[in-house]
Amino acid sequence: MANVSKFSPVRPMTLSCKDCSLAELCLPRGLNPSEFEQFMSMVRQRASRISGDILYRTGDTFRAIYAIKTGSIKTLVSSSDGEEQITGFFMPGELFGFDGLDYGHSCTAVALEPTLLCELPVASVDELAHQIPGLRREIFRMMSRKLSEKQSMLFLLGRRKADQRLATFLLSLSTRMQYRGLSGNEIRLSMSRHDVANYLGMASETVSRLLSRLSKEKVISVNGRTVVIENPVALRARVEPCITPNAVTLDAVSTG
Amino acid sequence: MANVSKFSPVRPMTLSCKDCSLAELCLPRGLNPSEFEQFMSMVRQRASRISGDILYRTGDTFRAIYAIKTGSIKTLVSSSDGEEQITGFFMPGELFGFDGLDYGHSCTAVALEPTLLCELPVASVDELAHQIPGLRREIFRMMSRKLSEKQSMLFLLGRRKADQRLATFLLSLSTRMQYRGLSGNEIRLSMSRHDVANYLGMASETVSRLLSRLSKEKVISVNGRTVVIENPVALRARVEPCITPNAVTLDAVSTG
DNA sequence: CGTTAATTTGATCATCTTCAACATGAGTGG
DNA sequence: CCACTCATGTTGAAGATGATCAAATTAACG
Repeated sequence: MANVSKFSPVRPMTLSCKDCSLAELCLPRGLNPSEFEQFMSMVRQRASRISGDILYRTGDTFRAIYAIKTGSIKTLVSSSDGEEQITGFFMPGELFGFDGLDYGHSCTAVALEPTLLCELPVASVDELAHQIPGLRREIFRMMSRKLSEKQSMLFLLGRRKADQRLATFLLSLSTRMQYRGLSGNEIRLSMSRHDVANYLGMASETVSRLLSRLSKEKVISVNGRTVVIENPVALRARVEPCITPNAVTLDAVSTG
Repeated sequence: MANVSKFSPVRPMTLSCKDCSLAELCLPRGLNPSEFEQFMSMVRQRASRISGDILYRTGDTFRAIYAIKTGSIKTLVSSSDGEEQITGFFMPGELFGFDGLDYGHSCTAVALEPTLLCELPVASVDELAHQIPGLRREIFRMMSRKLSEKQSMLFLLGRRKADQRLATFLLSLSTRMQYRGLSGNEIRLSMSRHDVANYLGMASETVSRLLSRLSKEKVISVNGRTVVIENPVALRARVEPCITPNAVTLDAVSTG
């Protein structure tokens, strides 16, 4: 067995929703004060102290929806011949676990570093979805968004070359950091090159090479797991090489 | 513009839920008679007479959840440089449209042939999700399942070779036909080779070649868009070539 | 500091794409 | 009904992308 260590409950809670800086990005956004109070009373916390801890496995009964407070998580699906595909990385403020509502979880969730999670237990999901229409809609919206994100990933894996995939990945991480108020230019990767490669459907050697190349071309600078985006425009131009260069040129002309 | 034709409302309904042979696979399964009645009263129908009709486009406001009565639908996402990725094929009894609940649809839905749809309008989704807890849970479950299916597709695109992808695709179609009571051995593809290839992240020439090869090897027989699975065991063996051959061998030995 | 894991880099190889030519087939108008 | 046309599908050959294998380098950690 690779890892039998598990996430443990945290009591008392490290930080309530009321004082959480991520609350605006989280499930209870848009709730009125009394609804928010009700929501808050049902949230629990759970933490892992080390990287590699498993939160749930494929087939496990659905117990809760999770939000990341600090740290990060990867989810992966695996086949009977032992191959694995990482299907998501989750950072602070992001929600996951929605795949478990049908017949238990269809993926495994693993900590990439020491991680603190908030969870809304399944019974509470059901109860609150019934009692608070705004929250029910928010859950629908969130699941819908997850579906859309997966579709974007299908596009990325199905139609894009390796260099475009990596550029898209870096920009996605950057955007998500900006979304929670950070600059997004300096990215600390919490996952290995192997994980990045797996997520993007390529070999880890390819990730290494592409990072080196982007680095040589002054688009990014790489220092271990820290990536700095030196030239965001150039990086974005990698994503859609067929049209973006023109757009950039035109832009440069019109503003020049 | 490729196609401006649209799906049109069908009134009176061709067939009510009460008499629909697919009702057991559909959203209202598990509802009690009065709930079923309430559900049924809110369902509308919509039809396209030709292939290529567009039901909704990326960015369109979410108007309804759809179920296929007859015919088939593909959904696709596209990028600003005109590339497209098909993200799903839907057959009779299957539900789709759940990607639209966040900020409108994130994909485009196109008829692959003359198609009759049932739809549950957005207002009804909200109302019924509130009034019928069983239906709310069913919608949650269905969205969760969609998420799981997308994860399986990510695995397929990220970790599998072209021949494994195609074999998986054929088996998936077969399984889905069996699910609605058909034998599943004779598959009428409603989509072009190009669409199959796009869905599986490869070139249409590759699909042609792989079908020819499987045909030459007597695993399937191909006649235009009709594919007959001649040797299901062999086809399944293609999906996980690393381990399945052994399992098959052992099986043959033990039953021999 | 030694030991192991992670990463980088180089060289070769397989898979699959692309380009091109040809075949098939459905639909159309003569 | 048949020739024609356009869309779709098949097959071959060449080339590109990225995987795999192997070795060297760096980083992480007790």
